[in-house]
Order: sequence, then C-alpha cells, then structure tokens
Amino acid sequence: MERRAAVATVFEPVQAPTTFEETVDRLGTAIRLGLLVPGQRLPPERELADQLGISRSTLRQAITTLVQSGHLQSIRGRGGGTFVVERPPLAEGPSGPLPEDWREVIDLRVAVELGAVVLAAERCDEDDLAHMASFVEQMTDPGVFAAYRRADVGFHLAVAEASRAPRLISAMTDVQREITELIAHIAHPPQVLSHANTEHERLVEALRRRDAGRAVSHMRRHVEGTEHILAGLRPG
Amino acid sequence: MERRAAVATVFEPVQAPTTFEETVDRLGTAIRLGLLVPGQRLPPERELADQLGISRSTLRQAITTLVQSGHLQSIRGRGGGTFVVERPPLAEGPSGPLPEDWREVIDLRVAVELGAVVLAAERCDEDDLAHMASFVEQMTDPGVFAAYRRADVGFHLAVAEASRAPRLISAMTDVQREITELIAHIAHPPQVLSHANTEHERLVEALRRRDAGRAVSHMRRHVEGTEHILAGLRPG
DNA sequence: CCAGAAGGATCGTCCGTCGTACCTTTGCCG
DNA sequence: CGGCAAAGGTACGACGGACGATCCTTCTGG
Repeated sequence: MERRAAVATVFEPVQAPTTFEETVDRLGTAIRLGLLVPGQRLPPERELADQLGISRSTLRQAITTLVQSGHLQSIRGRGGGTFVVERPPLAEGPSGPLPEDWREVIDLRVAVELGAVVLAAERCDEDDLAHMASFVEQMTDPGVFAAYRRADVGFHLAVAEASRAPRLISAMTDVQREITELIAHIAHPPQVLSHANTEHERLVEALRRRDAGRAVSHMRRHVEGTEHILAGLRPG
Repeated sequence: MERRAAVATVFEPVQAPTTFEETVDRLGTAIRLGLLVPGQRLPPERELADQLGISRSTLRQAITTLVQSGHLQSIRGRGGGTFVVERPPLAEGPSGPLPEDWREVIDLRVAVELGAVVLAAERCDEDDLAHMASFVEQMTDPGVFAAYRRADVGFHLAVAEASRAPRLISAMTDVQREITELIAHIAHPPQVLSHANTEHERLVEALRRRDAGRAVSHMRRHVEGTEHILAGLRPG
C-alpha cells in the first residue's frame, strides 16, 4: 500500500539499448528536429567516433543506416565527408493508433518545460530572447505544417538553451522527439496553431520581464493545450 | 553561434551502461534511498529476472555484487529468498571533492521537482497529503542526519507519486540519488534542516489548497536552499 | 601529379548476455 | 519420517555487439 508506485518503478524492465541504436537515435533525432540543418557537414568519422566515445566501426553502422534511410549522404575523397541531406525525410506518418502511454509523455514534458522556463526566467539574456522571438515570427503564418512544427521545436529548444542547463537541453530534445511522434497522429487546424503561437509570444514577454510566475502558468497552459488536443477535447 | 548549446549535446558521449551495471544501480539505489526497506523480501530470482526483462544469469551477477557490498542477503531453501539487510551500508563518505557538474544536477532537480509539484497540485488526494505529512513529522526532530535524510527523500518521492506520473517518479529517484551523493560532501546544521522542513510544511499546505503557484515558488526556494548550501553561501 | 584527407571494407578478438540444464539446501505437509 | 516443492547456487555453450587494427579507394588541393 505504502510507497506502492515508487517501488513498482524499481522492478520495471531495464532496457539495454545498444550503442548502435543509441547513435542512430541521437543523430536521427537531431536531424528530424532540425537541430542539424540540411547541408551541414558532420565531423570526420574518426573524429566523431572519438567525441561520441564509440568505435569507428559502430559509428559507421549508424551512419550507414541513416544513409539508407535518407537522412545522411556520404561523399568520398578529400574534401568529402558526411552531410545532412537537403530534404530529410519527415517523420513518417502515424504507425498504428495513439500509444497507450501518451499521457506519460505529456507529464514528463510538463516537468522539462517548467524547469526550463523557470531557469530561463532567471538566466536568459537578450540574445536568448531574440532567438526565441525569431522562432515566434516564423510561426506567425501557419502555412506548411512541417515548417511550423520545426519552428515550434526550435522555440522550445531555445527556451531550454536559455536555461543554461545541459541536461535540460538534452531532456528537451528527447521530449520533443516523443511529442513530435504523438503529434503526427492528429490534425492541427491553423487557428489552433495561431493560438498556440500567441501563447509563445506571451511566454517570451514574461521571460523578458523575468516574471517566473507568469511564465510558469503560461507554459503550463500551453502544454495543456497539446494534452487537450490529443485527448480529442477543446480547451475551455 | 546559433543553437550552439543544443548541437553540442548531440555530439556528447553516448554512454552504454551494461545491463549488469544498470541493475546493480537500480536495486542499490532503491535500497540506499530507503525505497526497499530493511528486511523486505525481493521476488524470487526467476520471477524478478522476468519482471526486469533480463536473464537470471545477469540478475544473479547484480545480486551477488549487492550481497558482497552488504546491501542484500540471500537465504537458501524453501521459504528462503533475497532480503534487504537490516542495516544497509550508508552512502559512503564523499569520494574526492565536490564534482564539477553539481550545478547541472541541481538544475535537473528544479525541473523534476517543479513538474512533480505542479501535477501533484492538480491530482493529489488526501492519502497523498497524509503520506507527505507523515514524512514532515519524521523530520521535525533533526537528530540523526541519516534518518532525516531518508525522510527527506521519502517526502520528495511522495510528491512525485502524487503527480501520478511514472516517469517523474523514476526521474525523481535518479535525481534524489545524485543529490544524496552531493549532500554527503557538506555539513548540515540542525537549524538548516529545521528551516527546510518548514518549507516542506508550507509546500504541503499549498498542495492541500491546490495552489499551484504557491507550491511552485515554495519548491523553487526550497531547491535553491540546497544550491546555496552547496555553493557555500547562506540564503539571504 | 602526388600527398593527404576523407569514406569504405574486412578481418579476428573479446566480453556481456542469454538460455538451459542441473545441483543443493531447506521447510512444509502428508 | 520421507518426499515434494520452492527457493538459491553452479556450470557451460551459443550468440552477438563492440572494438581495434589494417588496408583499400576515392578525390581534391596545392
């Protein structure tokens, strides 16, 4: 009875993702989220393997996979290298129904976003705010959904960067990947997107005033919006 | 220049903890945090291996390690089993100086605690509050530090449980383990502990009123307290 | 035109994980 | 009292992932 939930997590499956999978995931996600931009050149294999702390063999397996899936492109010879393709494949359409555990993802997102926004309110500078604002502007015209989505991810990552907390940046990357997968399951009418962007705007305003309280409640509502849409409800 | 911090995290080392290590960590942490209480019996090896999704061989390696480190005790024969030892070894004293990245741990903690407290404000029931309150009471007399510390961990885990978010519970467990390691580096005068517990009390009060705003700011200050102590400062 | 910088390919080795089968201890129950 | 059942303890073989080392191939810049 007592401490039931916490004890249960102790005995949950301990998954052991292989280095290869981890690497594919890391690079693939970075590309799909637009963190690595089209045309960008990755460090040479030998060097990158060193940075990632893995062997070149394993890194090459990952790269080969990403080449075959159309995310990367390899060019041989001097001056060659590994490049992000010009038009990376979008996240593939929804595979199957909405997963059972989607609320868990949203709950985790609440934590990451709130943590980021509070720390950002304390630490952000003008550059950070400008960075966020530029993404807000990109989202003013919710024309192509893919473009909107990438700007959205960019915005939230910018908040995380403003928090100056590396582990939050990393967590935000993971969460945004999961959210992106969830979001692929549902429609997004322009009016919803435009409303969401209004919230982005107010959030930036709160951060500018270093008003953590307002920032938190704006962010909470913002995330709640996604939750309601996924639940098939309308806020209010 | 642009998006520097986020891109950097992409190329950071991809650590591949082995299943064995993960398991030792999972169980060892649960014991040290008091999540698995002394005398408690673990499920039979065959069953536990199944729950954890690992082979019995690997699980046994982990158990053997924990037996040798004095956390577990195995008893053969019918009615036997694997038990948590009566007096598990405390977290060993500080090994070396305070790690460089201690602020990153605190930053992550901010996120986990704030997320937990916000969701708890929305979802907690009387049982949850009672659960928290019991830990607060255990901390009223900051006599033995180890006892205080365990109650403290229990309190924060209780908040996470009240959030009804499994992944936050898991994250809280990890964070508390790291915090416990950091805290072993510094002294804690009784007055500081008693002040911290006052904050716990106010936090519960805010949750009872479902006042998320207050709960957030209390929690933020509470975590800040730890940060200041680690930094060798006094708040205020 | 060639040296050097990149990706491409192919080994053998090592080690962690798994599965399976079997042994040993010990308490309970008929 | 004797055997069955439930637990931990042991052993071993198969498999696969990760690694490191070596060499090849391609191409460009000087």
